[in-house]
Amino acid sequence: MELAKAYFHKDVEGKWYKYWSGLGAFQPSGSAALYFSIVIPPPNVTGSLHIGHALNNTLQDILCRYKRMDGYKVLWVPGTDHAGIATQNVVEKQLAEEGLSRVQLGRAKFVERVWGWRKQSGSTILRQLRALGASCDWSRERFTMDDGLSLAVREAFVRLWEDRLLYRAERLINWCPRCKTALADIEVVHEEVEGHLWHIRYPFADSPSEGLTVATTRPETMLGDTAVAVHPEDKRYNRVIGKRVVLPIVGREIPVIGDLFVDPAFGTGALKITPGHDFNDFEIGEKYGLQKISIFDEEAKIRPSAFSQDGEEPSWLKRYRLKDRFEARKLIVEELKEKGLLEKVESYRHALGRCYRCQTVVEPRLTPQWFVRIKPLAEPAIQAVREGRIRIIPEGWANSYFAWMENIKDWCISRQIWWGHQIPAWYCGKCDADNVLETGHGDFMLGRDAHPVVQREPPTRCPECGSSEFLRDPDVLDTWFSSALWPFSTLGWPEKSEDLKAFYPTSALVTSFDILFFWVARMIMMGLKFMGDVPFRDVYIHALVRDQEGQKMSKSKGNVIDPLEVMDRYGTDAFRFTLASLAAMGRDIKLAEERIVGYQNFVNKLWNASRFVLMNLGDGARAERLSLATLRGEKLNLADRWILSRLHSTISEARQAIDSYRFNEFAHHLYQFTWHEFCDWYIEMSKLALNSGVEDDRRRTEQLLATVLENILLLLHPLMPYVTEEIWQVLKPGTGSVMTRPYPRLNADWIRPEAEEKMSFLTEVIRAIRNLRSEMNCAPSKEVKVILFGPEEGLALLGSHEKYLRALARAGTVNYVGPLARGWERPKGAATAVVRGMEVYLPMDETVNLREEQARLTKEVGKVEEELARVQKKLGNPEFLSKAREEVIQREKEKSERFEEKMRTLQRSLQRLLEIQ
RNA sequence: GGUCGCAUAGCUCAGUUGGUUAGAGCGCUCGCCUCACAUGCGAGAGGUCGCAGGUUCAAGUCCUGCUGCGACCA
Repeated sequence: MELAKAYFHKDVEGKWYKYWSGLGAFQPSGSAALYFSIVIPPPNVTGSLHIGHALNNTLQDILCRYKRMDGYKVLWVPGTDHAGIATQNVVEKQLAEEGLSRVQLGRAKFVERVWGWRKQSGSTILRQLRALGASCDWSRERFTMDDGLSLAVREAFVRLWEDRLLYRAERLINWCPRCKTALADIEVVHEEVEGHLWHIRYPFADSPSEGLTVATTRPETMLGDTAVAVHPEDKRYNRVIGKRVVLPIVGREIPVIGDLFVDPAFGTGALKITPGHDFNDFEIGEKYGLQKISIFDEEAKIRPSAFSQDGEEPSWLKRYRLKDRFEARKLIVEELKEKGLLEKVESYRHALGRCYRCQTVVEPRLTPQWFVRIKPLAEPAIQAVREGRIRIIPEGWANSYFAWMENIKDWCISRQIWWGHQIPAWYCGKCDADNVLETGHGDFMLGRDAHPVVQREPPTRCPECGSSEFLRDPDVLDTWFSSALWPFSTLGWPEKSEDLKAFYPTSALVTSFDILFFWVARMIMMGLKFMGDVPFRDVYIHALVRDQEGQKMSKSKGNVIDPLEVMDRYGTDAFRFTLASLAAMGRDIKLAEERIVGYQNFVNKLWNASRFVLMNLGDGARAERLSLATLRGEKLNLADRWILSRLHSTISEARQAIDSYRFNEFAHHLYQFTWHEFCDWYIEMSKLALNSGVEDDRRRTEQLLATVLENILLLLHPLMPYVTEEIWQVLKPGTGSVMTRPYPRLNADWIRPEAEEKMSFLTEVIRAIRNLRSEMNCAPSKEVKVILFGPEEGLALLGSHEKYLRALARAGTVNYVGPLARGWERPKGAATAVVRGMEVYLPMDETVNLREEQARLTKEVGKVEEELARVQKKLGNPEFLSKAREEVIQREKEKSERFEEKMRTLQRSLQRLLEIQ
């Protein structure tokens, strides 16, 4: 059977994925004692495959396929994340198109609707992973909201509660007014913006003609001010500490306090304190027992009840009630202007926090929330990395990990949304009746003093009053809470499952640095807490994929490369190979489409090399079981010994690379060997043996071609699963899938330095001749006469391989002149090169331009001169001679001799050229 | 503001512990449809390794400072 003239990926890929799947090759099998497991970083169920996923999963697949072939029992667990806020947003948007809101629908119906959505389109991304060739065990696919994982979440929550690592408290938290929920600190993205600094005058209560001027970036929050602070040693202000100022507009009297926190150099040196809406101010508020006023509602609109007294609203409020915070800002500034209290407005750059999901500016807001007491969990997690029980690769990221973990703050895990794991806490309908508060949007919340009952199953009877009426906490958990359990919840925890025993701790986690804190750190903490062991041994952190200008890819910039389109156009194998070869450690990946084209060519090259081999494979060779073992008894020629030596060096280098996560080197070694050693040299040389008419030579060469190709396919399979399988099935029919074959192992017996040395001399001479031909504009079809002058040993080697000089350098007659030849003179007017002491002459006829050769030689002489000078300078340095290692000195001496000799030869040739002109 | 990283050919990047003439891919130039492949073959040009010091017999590689860029944290 023969292959088509070019490789068409479209005819191939789907077929083999089905084939592997049908074989059950993605499931762990065999009785090997070695286990290798990876859990996928679960993509959002709402997501579709982007280039980052493609990279992430390609690398995982390379590892899994490699380990599987290498005899490990491999498990790669796939699945998705329920992505609370993101998913809720998607479904709410759909509802909005129908003119509905989730509140109209009600919680139960809404959640049902989300499940419906998930069933219908929730696994898009997993289908796309299949196209990428991902060899996940789909029979173990998990979802963070499925029954097993929900059970794990409840179990984890209850145990944390029982161990007093959970608490519920009213704190200032980051609130997204669009998502209407609390966010964890790291879910807020800080961004520098051009803003203003407003200088506002707060008159003294006792002498309104005087006052303090505060500077703020958020004038609207003044409605909630409960103090003004100055630095106690600030001479401008320390006399007024203890006095009271009147809050403009509101008319409330508030104290002036002195605190070291204030930076006298910033703004006016007087700081307005709004404990209800600023984290720093909150701290100061706590310290001085200041009132904390929550001036905004859950949509960040001015909340009238914050200012009402006995149900009555003050008259100033009319202008502001239910105004959005940015609208309120304008109005406040206007009113201050009217009152003559706005003294100055300056431009000012400052940081603004936005919701990482919807970009809305977050509002610090005082609300009761659930928190994980994180320090006790963080400490062992820091230790695990310090002690090397977990390796972070590249190591540099460990620093970030430590820095974050050592300054970690309690983790706010409650979210005021409906899609997610509802918190397993209940409140007595009677005892806590007063703590049930309306949110004003068809929902309710529990006040800060409510008494939660936390347990695995709903309670039946209140221990206080005996009531059987209970309300469940309406909040759901941060999605990352369930993701944190992923490495063991997916394997069956809290049950003591077989999978858990076999595959935990997992071998490696492959991810990008942007979720190092969100996810990796939390998995380590939870793994140690609940499993008593690390969740993974290695964390391999790969780069972010950017566009060719180094910009982050985003839809709005229009610079996204869609992996599916790329795979369609260039083939999955070319794409995967590209990603792997760009995945150098510790660097971002700038991806340009041209790169993929280059590797598509490589796929085609492999394809055509295979065609060549298959076309030449006689029935005999094909029937024979091809393996290195059968070659042992054969008389191998130089090229044979060389290619086997190179093959085994490549096996060794490739393995070292992949074993240390150097994917780019892995790809590079295999590319280099396949194209520039096997194709460029071995195949070309094999043609002579194949056509020699000597049956033994032909048969042996066929075997070698087939064997080396077989190894190339095996070596490349983790990178390029499809094309390797397609070729394998033709080359080795009836042997099953390439993905189930053992990965090539180094056999040091085949490494032959002698053959590599000779071969490199031979190819260098061939290249030298080609070079001279090309420089002299000698037509490729024209044979040239070659004269070789040099040591006998070199001449003998070249002489016995003259057929290669003829075929690969188009040499016609070749004359060999030994050092003892009498009466021989170097040719006048010949193109000259020197290869390791072997002088190569191409006598020139009238067609050759003497001047060109003269120019070329002059340049060459210049180069050698430079090098020679450098080496001689070194050798002339007594310190070098006394301090450098002996082998280094020896090397320099040899180099010096070589250059000198080369120099003499080239100069002599140059001289002769001049003579005949 | 704090911390970390990066700077090597026109472009994108390798360069593991200091030691042959610093490499690759793409692009470029020249010549070839040579019976596996023009998605190819052969040859070539192109680098004071960001700048300035220092350590060393020896620095792209180690140290310090500077400049520029980036990321993370605040």
